[in-house]
Amino acid sequence: MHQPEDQDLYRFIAGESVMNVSPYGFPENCDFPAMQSFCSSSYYPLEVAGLADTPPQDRALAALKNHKEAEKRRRERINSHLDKLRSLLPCNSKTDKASLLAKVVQRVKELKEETSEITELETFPSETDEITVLAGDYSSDGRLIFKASLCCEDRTDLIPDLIEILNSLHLKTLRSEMATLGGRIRNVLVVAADKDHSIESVHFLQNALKSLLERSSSSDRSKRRRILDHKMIM
Amino acid sequence: MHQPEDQDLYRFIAGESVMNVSPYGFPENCDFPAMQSFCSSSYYPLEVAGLADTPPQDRALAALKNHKEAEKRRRERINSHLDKLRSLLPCNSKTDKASLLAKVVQRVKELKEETSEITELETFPSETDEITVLAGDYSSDGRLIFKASLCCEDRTDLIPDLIEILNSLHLKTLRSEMATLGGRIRNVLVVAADKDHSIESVHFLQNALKSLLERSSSSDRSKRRRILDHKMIM
DNA sequence: TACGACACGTGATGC
DNA sequence: TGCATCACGTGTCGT
Repeated sequence: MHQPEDQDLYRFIAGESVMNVSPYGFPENCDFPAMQSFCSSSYYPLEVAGLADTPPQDRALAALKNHKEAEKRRRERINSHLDKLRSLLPCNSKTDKASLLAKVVQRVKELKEETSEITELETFPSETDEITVLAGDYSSDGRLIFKASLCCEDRTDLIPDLIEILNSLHLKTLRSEMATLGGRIRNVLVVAADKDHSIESVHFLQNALKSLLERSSSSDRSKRRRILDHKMIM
Repeated sequence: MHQPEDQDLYRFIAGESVMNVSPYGFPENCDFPAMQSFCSSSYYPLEVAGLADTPPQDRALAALKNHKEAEKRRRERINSHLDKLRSLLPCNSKTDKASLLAKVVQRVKELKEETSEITELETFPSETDEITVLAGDYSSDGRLIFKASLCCEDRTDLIPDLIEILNSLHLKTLRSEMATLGGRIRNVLVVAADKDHSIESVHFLQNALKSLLERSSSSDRSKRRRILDHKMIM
């Protein structure tokens, strides 16, 4: 039932033990399965003589050790991610992997659904200043697509300012709708974020639009308005 | 190097092969490690005679088979969830487990951050009717906490109606703020959803508030108002 | 060859 | 006891 610890094997390889060794430098008929496998493999002992400094059994065993350790690291990597997820979701640390992943799937799916439900934005200009940034889905090439809506008093340099903001944030405008009414304007944009800065882009755009709107508000003729809404919707 | 397939072992157990069997009904010194383990274990062959109908070796091997199959099912369950996640996230089907989980962690973390950033709701009554339902975080006991904001013309039976809605949806009100100004009222609620109906509750509340607001709008003295905003924020 | 990712079967552990 | 979950070491495949 019991097999010798691999540790013992590694110690043996390291030269800490030289007992019971064969002329090839390791025990024949030993208890290590890996060793047995190797000894019965086709190229042993045929090539042993040619590799005195790195005997094939040592190399094979070193490879096995590497393999085992790499696999352990891989497991640890995966499990650490799972632990992170456990801490992010409503579940204790003893939730089993499958249930945890089920929760994760459900959560991600929910969020995907709900964000995609928020599709239509009012294009009609309202009486109050408004900024809405709606983070939506990822496109097939991994870029985050989101909608932005800006409603404020119209002014000549508003659109150029807006375009400058979009350019500086490396946002690609996929679609833009605009409506004006009684001196007020609403602009609805569908933009794609940079691949590596999806989420930051959302915040940056949010802030840029905010300051754009405040710039307009500070002009004398728009003192009467007040900012109703700053929202980041996800 | 090669070991006989376990399938062979199962076929043997099933009686498809009766060659090379010992008086105990199975081969001594066979090539099946499990069999070897069992044979060398302490309670064999002492108890063999007492269990003629279900020989311990059969039971042990059946258990082993069960175990193996259960483990396979477990793996499949986990992997199917991982596949679902692969289809939900921007990545191809060949993304390895660790990277996939890293993406998932990032995504869930992002969404958690951004939803929790939307914490403060304007309590000041606005001139326009508004409904906002903000799905937030999960509480430690797994209930979804969210904020709801309702702004409309005040009327005597508004609050009773609101309470009735909350009760019928089994929403527990954790906190409520209210402000009135010039006949208008804004009510901000922090509520906890039912554990099993988190997301549905959000939608139900959304709709209930909407109809509540429309009921108010249809009253003659509030004809002048219009509904500006119906938003579900996630 | 060597390394990385995966599925597999198994022993251990906890209910 | 049986059943479920886990970590582990290994064989194997692809690059």
